[in-house]
Amino acid sequence: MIAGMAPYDPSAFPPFAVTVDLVVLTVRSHALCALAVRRGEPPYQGRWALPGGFVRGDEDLSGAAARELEEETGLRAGSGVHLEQLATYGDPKRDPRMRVVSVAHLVLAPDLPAPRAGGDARSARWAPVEELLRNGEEGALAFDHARILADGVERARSKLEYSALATAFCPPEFTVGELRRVYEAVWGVALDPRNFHRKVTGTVGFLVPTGGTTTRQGGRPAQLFRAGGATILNPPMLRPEV
Amino acid sequence: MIAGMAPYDPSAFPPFAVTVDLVVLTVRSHALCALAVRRGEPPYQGRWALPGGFVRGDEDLSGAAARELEEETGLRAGSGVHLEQLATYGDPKRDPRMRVVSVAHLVLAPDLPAPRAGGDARSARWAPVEELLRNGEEGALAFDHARILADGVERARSKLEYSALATAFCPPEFTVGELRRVYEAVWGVALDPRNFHRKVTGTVGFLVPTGGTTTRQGGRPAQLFRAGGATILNPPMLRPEV
DNA sequence: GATCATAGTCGTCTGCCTGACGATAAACAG
DNA sequence: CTGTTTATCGTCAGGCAGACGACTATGATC
Repeated sequence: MIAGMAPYDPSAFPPFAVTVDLVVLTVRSHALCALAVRRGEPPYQGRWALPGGFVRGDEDLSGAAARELEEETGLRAGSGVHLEQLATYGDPKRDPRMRVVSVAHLVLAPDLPAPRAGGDARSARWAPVEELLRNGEEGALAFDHARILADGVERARSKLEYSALATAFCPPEFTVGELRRVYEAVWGVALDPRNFHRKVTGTVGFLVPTGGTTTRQGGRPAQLFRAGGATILNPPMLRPEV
Repeated sequence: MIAGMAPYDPSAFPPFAVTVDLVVLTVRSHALCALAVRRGEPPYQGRWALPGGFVRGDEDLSGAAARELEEETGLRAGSGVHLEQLATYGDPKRDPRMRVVSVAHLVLAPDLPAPRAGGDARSARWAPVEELLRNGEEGALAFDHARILADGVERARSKLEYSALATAFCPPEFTVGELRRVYEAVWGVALDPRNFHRKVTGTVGFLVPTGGTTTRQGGRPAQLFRAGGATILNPPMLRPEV
């Protein structure tokens, strides 16, 4: 607050609560999965929801998202984990208790050990997004979180096309085959291994060979790569028609 | 509010003001322009800013954006005018008076007569985005609006590549040349008229011929088109390298 | 009216990228 | 040793984009 400057008249605007919700995506055993937490209190008590929480008075939005992410998963945004703002949801009736505006964020993370439950006694799990979005009624996500999750998944799908973000789903070192399985899981399609290999190794800045090789899936050992500096792919990866 | 359900404890979270800000873009005389309004009160009194205002207690975010748009310009979202959510800005210090979270929206509109000033005595104008973003110091936009405008412009630029939104910058009926000048103004490049014509007329669903012809620029009369039903372009328009 | 300038529209050609798919390489399981 | 699995290299045809020539139809100028 700047001295000598009149603050807003508090009666001139309605008060809002502002939260962040997280769509945390990863690829586990060939399926795109999202992090869900079980709600411990009403409304929607006992139902699954996206992790999230209130934005504090002194933190910015991405800071709040990073804090929630670490509280819920132990993940730290930045090193290999991608965090970006997704969209903001502010329907007056989205929370039955009061007016809440939620700034949803999208997190892409490598497959990691079990999630850890948050500070309160809620449990958390990775669930295939297909399952979370399919459920009607009982199994459905709380609030408008199904919509938020769907938007996040769609964002992730399109971002794989023209950005190098698929590497955020991979460990620091990975093979071309592992990267291909990321694309296949997120897009839900099968890709030709030979064309995929030609494409990703031919795109400058996408992959950097580390020199090592490994055999993680049986078969011939594969070269190991790290993510290159490129963030946008030109030309883009092409998602096969449905 | 649902009867019998306890409301949030108001002391459990900090109160926020939520606003919408608008990045209204149009193409005027070969330049990408944005709508700017002059601030009538502190802070930043007398400086140019993006139009916007508080979200009311009973309206959703896109409703608030549509209302502000109509108040400031008389434009109604929907018929030819495109409105979409852009991003949300919530740095704790972005407004010196109090904690304000702003949900920015992007509007693409055809070139229209002079903007009309809002309800209060502020004046409004269309200004080339290059000018609004170039200015340091005195001519710069208020708050973090230069950042918001830059994000909106970047969104518009990339959306022209893979969506049919360029038609939102055109009147209901337009020629291929006018559409090309939209791309040239937004991207800041020159495009080959022959290849452009082949590309846009060959993309199914992008353009629908109306049968009429017109001469608006001198030279041979051009066919008139309306926007087709397509919303995404596949394959996309390619922005030439810089 | 002839000529020029301006815009629009249609073709051609060449290079590059993609999708389909054959072939080889290097591991493991039996 | 043989079959299976995965990785990697090559080949080939079709399609699209960029470069650019050619022709058409208007208004402007002399």
